[in-house]
Amino acid sequence: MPAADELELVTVMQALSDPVRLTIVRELHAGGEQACGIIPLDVSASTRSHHLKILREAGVTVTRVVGKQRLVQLRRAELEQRFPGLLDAVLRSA
Amino acid sequence: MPAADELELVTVMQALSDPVRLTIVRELHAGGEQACGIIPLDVSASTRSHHLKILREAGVTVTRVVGKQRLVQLRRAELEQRFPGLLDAVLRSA
DNA sequence: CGTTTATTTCGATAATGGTCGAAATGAGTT
DNA sequence: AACTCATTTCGACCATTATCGAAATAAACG
Repeated sequence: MPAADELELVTVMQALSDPVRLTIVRELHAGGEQACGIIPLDVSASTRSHHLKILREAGVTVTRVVGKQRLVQLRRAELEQRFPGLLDAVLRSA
Repeated sequence: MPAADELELVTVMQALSDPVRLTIVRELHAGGEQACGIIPLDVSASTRSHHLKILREAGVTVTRVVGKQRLVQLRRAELEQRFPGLLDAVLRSA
């Protein structure tokens, strides 16, 4: 997971440029931290995992392990610090 | 060229998710309307044209023909109307 | 300890996308 | 009309990416 000051605009933009991942981001925005699996997506488990990895490695989300499941969350503060207004603009338009 | 209310978030995000295209957008922001060819880019003419097409078809830019050359411009107002704050956030971070 | 549950990793496949050079277009110029 | 200049289109190529199913991992639970 990249540090807050290591987030790259191109990488973040790429991460936010896919319909499945935009759904994930919207869902995390609406529902806060939640398990990977409960986000409603029309893709297989492995594809879901793939998209979550892209978001995580771009620095858009953080994952923590809690028992059997992994809770995913938006990195709101870091994103806002590094790219002010970007996430809000995307969420507002999504 | 898509109408202002037909702009799609995913398409616009994809258009803004490439280093060459981000350079173009930054350059158009800094220098206003200008000919395709004078934007400094380390790619061939055909690749340049390709990227400008992606931006145009996503609705990020408009092109008009003036004599031998084509002047490109950001669609600031339409983007702001449809995706408030998005372009500014990208430009601020770029 | 074997089983279930949640998620990831692997390997393969198919689609998309960036890049180029060569040829085409199209407006100005001579 | 021939020529130049700015840009686009075409065709090809290679890299990246989205997708899946199957196998691996890892924690909880019986």
